[in-house]
Amino acid sequence: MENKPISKAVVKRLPRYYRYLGELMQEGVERISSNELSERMQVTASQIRQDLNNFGGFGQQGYGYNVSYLHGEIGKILGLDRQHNLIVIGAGNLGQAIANYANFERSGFFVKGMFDINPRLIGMTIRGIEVYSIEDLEEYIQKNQIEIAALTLPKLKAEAMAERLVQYGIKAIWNFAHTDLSVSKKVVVENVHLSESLMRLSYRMDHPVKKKN
Amino acid sequence: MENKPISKAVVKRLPRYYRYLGELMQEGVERISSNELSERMQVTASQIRQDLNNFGGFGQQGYGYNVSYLHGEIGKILGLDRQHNLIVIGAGNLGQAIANYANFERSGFFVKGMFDINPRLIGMTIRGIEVYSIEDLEEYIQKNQIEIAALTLPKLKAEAMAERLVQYGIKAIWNFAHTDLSVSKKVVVENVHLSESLMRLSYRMDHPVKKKN
DNA sequence: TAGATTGTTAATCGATTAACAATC
DNA sequence: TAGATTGTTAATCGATTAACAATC
Repeated sequence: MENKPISKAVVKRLPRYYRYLGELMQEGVERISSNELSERMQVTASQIRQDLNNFGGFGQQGYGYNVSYLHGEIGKILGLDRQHNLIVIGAGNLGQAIANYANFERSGFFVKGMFDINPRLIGMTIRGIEVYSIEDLEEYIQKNQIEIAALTLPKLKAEAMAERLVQYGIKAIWNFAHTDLSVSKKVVVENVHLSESLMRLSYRMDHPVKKKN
Repeated sequence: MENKPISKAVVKRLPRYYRYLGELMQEGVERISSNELSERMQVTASQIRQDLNNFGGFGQQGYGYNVSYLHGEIGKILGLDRQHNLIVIGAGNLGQAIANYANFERSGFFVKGMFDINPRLIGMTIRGIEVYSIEDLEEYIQKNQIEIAALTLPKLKAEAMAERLVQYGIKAIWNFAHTDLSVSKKVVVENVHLSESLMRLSYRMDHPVKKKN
Protein backbone atom coordinates (compact mmCIF):
# COMPACT_ATOMS: atom_id res chain seq x y z
CA MET A 1 0.00 0.00 0.00
CA GLU A 2 2.98 2.29 0.57
CA ASN A 3 6.74 1.99 0.31
CA LYS A 4 9.13 4.86 1.09
CA PRO A 5 10.61 4.40 4.55
CA ILE A 6 9.19 6.91 7.03
CA SER A 7 11.68 8.55 9.38
CA LYS A 8 11.77 7.47 12.99
CA ALA A 9 11.03 10.98 14.15
CA VAL A 10 7.78 11.05 12.21
CA VAL A 11 6.60 7.66 13.47
CA LYS A 12 7.32 8.79 16.99
CA ARG A 13 4.96 11.73 16.56
CA LEU A 14 2.07 9.89 14.91
CA PRO A 15 0.46 8.57 18.11
CA ARG A 16 0.40 12.07 19.51
CA TYR A 17 -1.41 13.41 16.44
CA TYR A 18 -3.83 10.53 16.84
CA ARG A 19 -4.47 11.45 20.45
CA TYR A 20 -5.08 15.13 19.73
CA LEU A 21 -7.37 14.35 16.82
CA GLY A 22 -9.34 12.00 19.04
CA GLU A 23 -9.78 14.77 21.58
CA LEU A 24 -10.89 17.18 18.88
CA MET A 25 -13.48 14.68 17.73
CA GLN A 26 -14.81 14.41 21.26
CA GLU A 27 -15.09 18.16 21.37
CA GLY A 28 -17.11 18.01 18.19
CA VAL A 29 -14.56 19.85 16.06
CA GLU A 30 -15.06 18.88 12.43
CA ARG A 31 -12.17 20.54 10.68
CA ILE A 32 -8.85 22.03 11.67
CA SER A 33 -6.00 23.82 9.92
CA SER A 34 -2.39 22.88 10.43
CA ASN A 35 -1.99 26.25 12.08
CA GLU A 36 -4.70 25.74 14.68
CA LEU A 37 -3.47 22.24 15.41
CA SER A 38 0.08 23.50 15.73
CA GLU A 39 -0.97 25.90 18.48
CA ARG A 40 -2.73 23.16 20.41
CA MET A 41 0.11 20.71 20.09
CA GLN A 42 2.94 23.19 20.48
CA VAL A 43 4.70 22.21 17.29
CA THR A 44 5.10 24.10 14.02
CA ALA A 45 2.40 23.97 11.37
CA SER A 46 5.13 23.23 8.89
CA GLN A 47 6.09 20.09 10.73
CA ILE A 48 2.50 18.89 10.83
CA ARG A 49 2.09 19.34 7.08
CA GLN A 50 5.43 17.71 6.36
CA ASP A 51 4.66 14.76 8.61
CA LEU A 52 1.24 14.11 7.16
CA ASN A 53 2.42 14.42 3.59
CA ASN A 54 4.69 11.47 4.11
CA PHE A 55 1.54 9.40 3.82
CA GLY A 56 -0.36 11.36 1.19
CA GLY A 57 -2.51 14.44 0.93
CA PHE A 58 -5.02 14.23 3.75
CA GLY A 59 -5.97 17.89 3.64
CA GLN A 60 -7.61 20.28 1.27
CA GLN A 61 -6.31 23.69 0.25
CA GLY A 62 -8.30 26.56 1.66
CA TYR A 63 -10.12 24.23 4.07
CA GLY A 64 -7.66 22.36 6.26
CA TYR A 65 -8.06 18.83 7.51
CA ASN A 66 -11.21 16.91 8.29
CA VAL A 67 -10.64 15.82 11.89
CA SER A 68 -12.50 12.56 11.84
CA TYR A 69 -11.10 11.50 8.47
CA LEU A 70 -7.53 12.32 9.48
CA HIS A 71 -7.98 10.50 12.79
CA GLY A 72 -9.14 7.45 10.90
CA GLU A 73 -6.29 7.56 8.42
CA ILE A 74 -3.62 7.89 11.09
CA GLY A 75 -5.30 5.06 12.95
CA LYS A 76 -4.96 2.88 9.86
CA ILE A 77 -1.32 3.86 9.43
CA LEU A 78 -0.67 2.83 13.03
CA GLY A 79 -2.54 -0.42 12.52
CA LEU A 80 -5.23 0.46 15.05
CA ASP A 81 -8.00 -0.59 12.69
CA ARG A 82 -7.37 -4.23 13.39
CA GLN A 83 -7.22 -6.33 16.53
CA HIS A 84 -3.89 -7.15 18.15
CA ASN A 85 -3.76 -10.02 20.60
CA LEU A 86 -1.37 -9.57 23.47
CA ILE A 87 -0.07 -11.64 26.35
CA VAL A 88 1.78 -10.47 29.43
CA ILE A 89 4.79 -12.43 30.62
CA GLY A 90 5.20 -11.89 34.35
CA ALA A 91 2.08 -11.39 36.44
CA GLY A 92 3.58 -9.04 39.01
CA ASN A 93 2.30 -5.54 39.70
CA LEU A 94 3.42 -4.14 36.39
CA GLY A 95 2.02 -7.05 34.42
CA GLN A 96 -1.25 -6.71 36.30
CA ALA A 97 -1.32 -2.99 35.65
CA ILE A 98 -1.07 -3.63 31.92
CA ALA A 99 -3.77 -6.29 32.02
CA ASN A 100 -5.94 -3.98 34.05
CA TYR A 101 -5.71 -1.05 31.69
CA ALA A 102 -8.88 -1.49 29.66
CA ASN A 103 -8.22 1.57 27.52
CA PHE A 104 -5.75 -0.26 25.31
CA GLU A 105 -8.76 -2.05 23.88
CA ARG A 106 -10.04 1.18 22.38
CA SER A 107 -6.98 1.09 20.13
CA GLY A 108 -7.40 -2.57 19.25
CA PHE A 109 -4.98 -4.11 21.76
CA PHE A 110 -6.46 -7.01 23.72
CA VAL A 111 -4.66 -8.69 26.59
CA LYS A 112 -5.72 -12.31 26.27
CA GLY A 113 -3.71 -13.90 29.04
CA MET A 114 -0.87 -13.57 31.51
CA PHE A 115 1.92 -16.02 32.26
CA ASP A 116 4.00 -16.64 35.35
CA ILE A 117 6.04 -19.35 37.03
CA ASN A 118 4.77 -18.51 40.51
CA PRO A 119 2.15 -21.18 41.41
CA ARG A 120 0.45 -18.73 43.74
CA LEU A 121 -0.36 -16.45 40.82
CA ILE A 122 -1.37 -19.14 38.32
CA GLY A 123 -5.13 -19.42 38.05
CA MET A 124 -5.67 -15.87 39.30
CA THR A 125 -7.82 -13.55 37.23
CA ILE A 126 -7.53 -9.81 36.52
CA ARG A 127 -10.43 -8.16 34.76
CA GLY A 128 -11.33 -11.56 33.39
CA ILE A 129 -7.78 -12.20 32.20
CA GLU A 130 -6.32 -15.44 33.55
CA VAL A 131 -2.78 -16.14 34.68
CA TYR A 132 -1.44 -19.30 33.07
CA SER A 133 1.65 -21.38 33.70
CA ILE A 134 4.67 -20.64 31.56
CA GLU A 135 4.55 -24.29 30.54
CA ASP A 136 1.48 -23.59 28.45
CA LEU A 137 3.10 -20.66 26.66
CA GLU A 138 3.95 -22.21 23.30
CA GLU A 139 0.57 -23.82 22.81
CA TYR A 140 -1.28 -20.71 23.91
CA ILE A 141 0.55 -18.39 21.53
CA GLN A 142 -0.14 -20.62 18.60
CA LYS A 143 -3.78 -21.41 19.39
CA ASN A 144 -4.79 -17.84 20.18
CA GLN A 145 -3.05 -15.90 17.43
CA ILE A 146 -0.95 -13.92 19.85
CA GLU A 147 1.22 -11.34 18.13
CA ILE A 148 2.60 -9.26 20.99
CA ALA A 149 4.17 -10.20 24.32
CA ALA A 150 4.62 -7.63 27.05
CA LEU A 151 7.72 -8.68 28.94
CA THR A 152 7.64 -7.63 32.60
CA LEU A 153 10.30 -9.92 33.96
CA PRO A 154 13.47 -9.26 35.95
CA LYS A 155 16.39 -8.28 33.75
CA LEU A 156 18.20 -11.58 34.21
CA LYS A 157 15.31 -13.71 33.02
CA ALA A 158 14.26 -11.45 30.17
CA GLU A 159 16.75 -12.47 27.50
CA ALA A 160 16.06 -16.21 27.74
CA MET A 161 12.33 -15.61 27.74
CA ALA A 162 12.62 -13.33 24.71
CA GLU A 163 14.36 -16.10 22.81
CA ARG A 164 11.61 -18.55 23.75
CA LEU A 165 8.93 -16.10 22.65
CA VAL A 166 10.60 -15.62 19.30
CA GLN A 167 10.87 -19.37 18.88
CA TYR A 168 7.17 -19.73 19.60
CA GLY A 169 6.39 -17.29 16.83
CA ILE A 170 5.71 -14.01 18.60
CA LYS A 171 5.88 -11.00 16.28
CA ALA A 172 6.69 -8.22 18.73
CA ILE A 173 8.00 -7.78 22.25
CA TRP A 174 6.99 -4.86 24.43
CA ASN A 175 9.99 -4.92 26.70
CA PHE A 176 9.76 -3.55 30.24
CA ALA A 177 12.88 -5.33 31.47
CA HIS A 178 15.91 -3.13 32.06
CA THR A 179 18.01 -4.68 29.39
CA ASP A 180 18.43 -4.58 25.62
CA LEU A 181 17.13 -7.77 24.08
CA SER A 182 19.12 -9.22 21.22
CA VAL A 183 16.64 -11.13 19.12
CA SER A 184 16.11 -11.59 15.40
CA LYS A 185 15.60 -8.32 13.55
CA LYS A 186 12.38 -9.74 12.16
CA VAL A 187 10.84 -9.40 15.62
CA VAL A 188 9.93 -5.88 16.71
CA VAL A 189 11.21 -4.87 20.13
CA GLU A 190 9.81 -1.74 21.72
CA ASN A 191 11.55 -0.81 24.94
CA VAL A 192 9.99 0.90 27.94
CA HIS A 193 12.91 1.57 30.22
CA LEU A 194 11.28 3.25 33.21
CA SER A 195 14.48 3.69 35.17
CA GLU A 196 16.06 5.54 32.26
CA SER A 197 13.06 7.81 32.06
CA LEU A 198 13.47 8.58 35.76
CA MET A 199 17.16 9.35 35.28
CA ARG A 200 16.41 11.81 32.50
CA LEU A 201 13.90 13.46 34.77
CA SER A 202 16.57 13.74 37.42
CA TYR A 203 19.02 15.27 34.96
CA ARG A 204 16.51 17.84 33.86
CA MET A 205 15.79 18.81 37.46
CA ASP A 206 19.42 19.74 37.92
CA HIS A 207 19.83 21.38 34.51
CA PRO A 208 16.96 23.75 33.88
CA VAL A 209 16.45 25.16 30.43
CA LYS A 210 16.37 28.89 30.93
CA LYS A 211 12.89 29.95 29.97
CA LYS A 212 10.30 32.32 31.30
CA ASN A 213 7.07 31.19 32.98
CA MET B 1 29.76 23.38 37.68
CA GLU B 2 28.90 23.37 33.99
CA ASN B 3 27.03 25.62 31.60
CA LYS B 4 26.69 24.87 27.87
CA PRO B 5 23.30 23.35 27.15
CA ILE B 6 23.57 19.67 26.32
CA SER B 7 21.50 18.45 23.40
CA LYS B 8 18.39 16.40 24.13
CA ALA B 9 19.72 13.52 22.08
CA VAL B 10 22.79 13.25 24.31
CA VAL B 11 20.81 13.38 27.55
CA LYS B 12 18.56 10.66 26.23
CA ARG B 13 21.55 8.37 25.77
CA LEU B 14 23.25 8.99 29.10
CA PRO B 15 21.20 6.51 31.15
CA ARG B 16 22.02 3.78 28.67
CA TYR B 17 25.75 4.46 28.99
CA TYR B 18 25.26 4.33 32.73
CA ARG B 19 23.55 0.96 32.50
CA TYR B 20 26.21 -0.58 30.29
CA LEU B 21 29.03 0.73 32.45
CA GLY B 22 27.31 -0.74 35.51
CA GLU B 23 27.15 -4.10 33.81
CA LEU B 24 30.82 -3.87 32.85
CA MET B 25 31.69 -3.15 36.47
CA GLN B 26 29.79 -6.23 37.57
CA GLU B 27 31.74 -8.25 35.05
CA GLY B 28 34.92 -6.93 36.59
CA VAL B 29 36.02 -4.99 33.51
CA GLU B 30 38.31 -2.15 34.57
CA ARG B 31 38.89 -0.23 31.39
CA ILE B 32 37.21 0.00 27.99
CA SER B 33 37.88 1.82 24.74
CA SER B 34 35.19 3.73 22.90
CA ASN B 35 35.54 1.13 20.19
CA GLU B 36 34.87 -1.86 22.43
CA LEU B 37 31.97 -0.08 24.08
CA SER B 38 30.55 0.86 20.70
CA GLU B 39 30.39 -2.80 19.70
CA ARG B 40 28.57 -3.75 22.87
CA MET B 41 26.11 -0.90 22.66
CA GLN B 42 25.63 -0.96 18.90
CA VAL B 43 26.44 2.69 18.41
CA THR B 44 29.46 4.33 16.80
CA ALA B 45 32.63 4.93 18.78
CA SER B 46 32.57 8.45 17.43
CA GLN B 47 29.22 9.10 19.01
CA ILE B 48 30.39 7.82 22.36
CA ARG B 49 33.43 10.08 22.36
CA GLN B 50 31.40 13.07 21.20
CA ASP B 51 28.75 12.47 23.83
CA LEU B 52 31.19 12.12 26.70
CA ASN B 53 33.22 15.13 25.67
CA ASN B 54 30.20 17.32 26.21
CA PHE B 55 30.97 16.94 29.88
CA GLY B 56 34.76 16.92 29.84
CA GLY B 57 37.61 14.55 29.10
CA PHE B 58 36.85 11.37 30.97
CA GLY B 59 39.25 9.20 29.01
CA GLN B 60 42.95 8.93 28.45
CA GLN B 61 44.68 8.65 25.11
CA GLY B 62 46.16 5.27 24.42
CA TYR B 63 44.23 3.75 27.34
CA GLY B 64 40.54 4.32 26.95
CA TYR B 65 38.09 4.92 29.78
CA ASN B 66 38.20 3.71 33.34
CA VAL B 67 34.87 1.93 33.70
CA SER B 68 34.21 2.60 37.34
CA TYR B 69 35.31 6.24 37.15
CA LEU B 70 33.19 6.91 34.07
CA HIS B 71 30.20 5.17 35.66
CA GLY B 72 30.56 7.41 38.68
CA GLU B 73 30.90 10.57 36.63
CA ILE B 74 27.83 9.84 34.51
CA GLY B 75 25.98 9.01 37.71
CA LYS B 76 26.86 12.46 39.05
CA ILE B 77 25.77 14.13 35.82
CA LEU B 78 22.42 12.35 36.08
CA GLY B 79 22.11 13.34 39.73
CA LEU B 80 22.18 9.75 40.96
CA ASP B 81 24.72 10.56 43.64
CA ARG B 82 22.07 12.12 45.82
CA GLN B 83 18.74 10.95 47.21
CA HIS B 84 15.50 11.86 45.47
CA ASN B 85 12.28 11.53 47.42
CA LEU B 86 9.28 10.46 45.44
CA ILE B 87 5.57 10.04 45.98
CA VAL B 88 3.08 8.20 43.84
CA ILE B 89 -0.28 9.78 43.14
CA GLY B 90 -2.80 7.06 42.44
CA ALA B 91 -2.40 3.75 44.23
CA GLY B 92 -3.78 1.52 41.50
CA ASN B 93 -1.85 -1.29 39.86
CA LEU B 94 0.58 0.98 38.10
CA GLY B 95 1.21 3.08 41.20
CA GLN B 96 1.74 -0.07 43.20
CA ALA B 97 4.10 -1.42 40.56
CA ILE B 98 6.24 1.69 40.88
CA ALA B 99 6.23 1.53 44.67
CA ASN B 100 7.11 -2.12 44.51
CA TYR B 101 10.09 -1.73 42.27
CA ALA B 102 12.90 -1.64 44.80
CA ASN B 103 15.59 -1.25 42.15
CA PHE B 104 14.96 2.47 41.77
CA GLU B 105 16.60 2.84 45.16
CA ARG B 106 19.91 1.72 43.73
CA SER B 107 19.85 4.92 41.68
CA GLY B 108 18.84 7.09 44.61
CA PHE B 109 15.09 7.26 44.03
CA PHE B 110 13.02 6.49 47.13
CA VAL B 111 9.26 6.14 47.06
CA LYS B 112 8.20 7.58 50.41
CA GLY B 113 4.45 7.37 50.14
CA MET B 114 1.43 6.87 47.91
CA PHE B 115 -1.75 8.89 47.70
CA ASP B 116 -5.27 8.01 46.69
CA ILE B 117 -8.86 9.13 47.20
CA ASN B 118 -10.20 5.59 47.46
CA PRO B 119 -10.83 4.91 51.19
CA ARG B 120 -10.35 1.20 50.59
CA LEU B 121 -6.75 1.80 49.54
CA ILE B 122 -5.84 4.37 52.18
CA GLY B 123 -3.87 2.81 55.01
CA MET B 124 -2.68 -0.06 52.83
CA THR B 125 1.04 -0.76 52.69
CA ILE B 126 3.27 -1.89 49.80
CA ARG B 127 6.81 -2.89 50.64
CA GLY B 128 6.49 -0.71 53.74
CA ILE B 129 5.19 2.23 51.72
CA GLU B 130 1.88 3.55 53.00
CA VAL B 131 -1.08 4.85 51.06
CA TYR B 132 -2.25 8.21 52.40
CA SER B 133 -5.30 10.30 51.75
CA ILE B 134 -5.00 12.99 49.12
CA GLU B 135 -6.07 15.43 51.82
CA ASP B 136 -2.70 15.04 53.47
CA LEU B 137 -0.81 15.74 50.26
CA GLU B 138 0.32 19.33 50.80
CA GLU B 139 1.59 18.76 54.30
CA TYR B 140 3.32 15.54 53.34
CA ILE B 141 5.21 17.06 50.43
CA GLN B 142 6.49 19.90 52.53
CA LYS B 143 7.40 17.88 55.61
CA ASN B 144 9.18 15.09 53.76
CA GLN B 145 11.16 16.99 51.17
CA ILE B 146 9.40 15.37 48.27
CA GLU B 147 10.78 16.45 44.91
CA ILE B 148 9.14 14.10 42.45
CA ALA B 149 5.55 12.95 42.00
CA ALA B 150 4.70 9.97 39.83
CA LEU B 151 1.27 10.67 38.43
CA THR B 152 -0.69 7.49 37.70
CA LEU B 153 -4.18 8.94 37.48
CA PRO B 154 -6.83 8.80 34.78
CA LYS B 155 -6.32 11.37 32.07
CA LEU B 156 -9.23 13.54 33.18
CA LYS B 157 -8.00 13.97 36.72
CA ALA B 158 -4.35 14.41 35.86
CA GLU B 159 -4.27 18.08 34.87
CA ALA B 160 -5.97 19.35 38.03
CA MET B 161 -3.74 17.19 40.21
CA ALA B 162 -0.66 18.41 38.38
CA GLU B 163 -1.62 21.99 39.17
CA ARG B 164 -2.08 21.10 42.83
CA LEU B 165 1.27 19.37 42.94
CA VAL B 166 3.00 22.39 41.47
CA GLN B 167 1.26 24.64 43.97
CA TYR B 168 2.47 22.42 46.79
CA GLY B 169 6.05 22.85 45.61
CA ILE B 170 6.79 19.65 43.72
CA LYS B 171 9.84 19.96 41.45
CA ALA B 172 9.11 17.28 38.88
CA ILE B 173 6.23 15.19 37.63
CA TRP B 174 6.69 11.73 36.22
CA ASN B 175 3.55 11.62 34.16
CA PHE B 176 1.90 8.30 33.30
CA ALA B 177 -1.46 9.84 32.40
CA HIS B 178 -2.31 9.87 28.72
CA THR B 179 -2.30 13.61 28.40
CA ASP B 180 0.16 16.46 28.05
CA LEU B 181 0.29 18.46 31.24
CA SER B 182 0.53 22.21 30.92
CA VAL B 183 2.28 23.40 34.03
CA SER B 184 4.91 26.03 34.76
CA LYS B 185 8.10 25.53 32.78
CA LYS B 186 9.99 25.58 36.04
CA VAL B 187 8.56 22.17 36.85
CA VAL B 188 10.04 19.24 34.96
CA VAL B 189 7.52 16.93 33.32
CA GLU B 190 8.71 13.59 32.04
CA ASN B 191 6.04 11.69 30.13
CA VAL B 192 5.62 7.94 29.97
CA HIS B 193 2.87 7.44 27.44
CA LEU B 194 2.47 3.67 27.34
CA SER B 195 -0.32 3.66 24.79
CA GLU B 196 1.83 5.65 22.38
CA SER B 197 4.65 3.20 22.84
CA LEU B 198 2.26 0.38 21.98
CA MET B 199 1.08 2.21 18.86
CA ARG B 200 4.64 2.65 17.63
CA LEU B 201 5.18 -1.04 18.18
CA SER B 202 2.10 -1.73 16.10
CA TYR B 203 3.32 0.54 13.33
CA ARG B 204 6.67 -1.17 13.23
CA MET B 205 5.03 -4.60 13.01
CA ASP B 206 3.32 -3.54 9.81
CA HIS B 207 6.29 -1.66 8.37
CA PRO B 208 9.39 -3.81 8.66
CA VAL B 209 12.75 -2.25 8.01
CA LYS B 210 14.34 -4.45 5.36
CA LYS B 211 17.32 -6.04 7.06
CA LYS B 212 18.90 -9.46 7.15
CA ASN B 213 18.81 -11.74 10.22
C1' DT C 1 -13.63 35.27 -7.92
C1' DA C 2 -10.85 36.18 -3.62
C1' DG C 3 -9.16 34.18 0.47
C1' DA C 4 -7.40 30.52 2.86
C1' DT C 5 -4.59 26.86 3.45
C1' DT C 6 -2.41 22.94 1.72
C1' DG C 7 1.48 20.41 -0.58
C1' DT C 8 6.11 20.82 -1.65
C1' DT C 9 10.57 22.83 -2.64
C1' DA C 10 14.41 25.31 -0.72
C1' DA C 11 17.03 27.00 3.32
C1' DT C 12 18.45 26.26 7.85
C1' DC C 13 19.56 23.97 11.72
C1' DG C 14 21.13 20.14 14.51
C1' DA C 15 22.98 15.62 15.10
C1' DT C 16 25.95 11.92 13.51
C1' DT C 17 29.97 10.12 11.43
C1' DA C 18 34.61 10.40 9.65
C1' DA C 19 39.19 11.77 10.01
C1' DC C 20 43.25 12.91 12.22
C1' DA C 21 46.37 15.52 15.15
C1' DA C 22 47.35 15.48 20.10
C1' DT C 23 48.97 12.80 23.76
C1' DC C 24 49.17 9.22 27.13
C1' DT D 1 59.93 5.22 21.95
C1' DA D 2 55.96 3.08 19.34
C1' DG D 3 51.23 1.97 19.58
C1' DA D 4 46.85 2.93 20.95
C1' DT D 5 43.17 5.69 21.62
C1' DT D 6 41.28 9.92 22.92
C1' DG D 7 39.61 14.74 22.03
C1' DT D 8 38.20 17.63 18.50
C1' DT D 9 37.61 19.62 13.98
C1' DA D 10 35.53 18.97 9.51
C1' DA D 11 32.22 16.56 6.45
C1' DT D 12 27.98 14.38 5.96
C1' DC D 13 23.57 13.28 6.82
C1' DG D 14 18.87 13.92 8.46
C1' DA D 15 15.28 16.61 10.41
C1' DT D 16 13.01 21.02 11.00
C1' DT D 17 11.49 25.40 9.51
C1' DA D 18 10.49 28.88 6.08
C1' DA D 19 8.58 30.25 1.89
C1' DC D 20 5.52 30.16 -1.76
C1' DA D 21 3.19 28.37 -5.83
C1' DA D 22 -0.77 25.32 -6.50
C1' DT D 23 -5.48 24.80 -5.70
C1' DC D 24 -9.74 24.22 -3.31
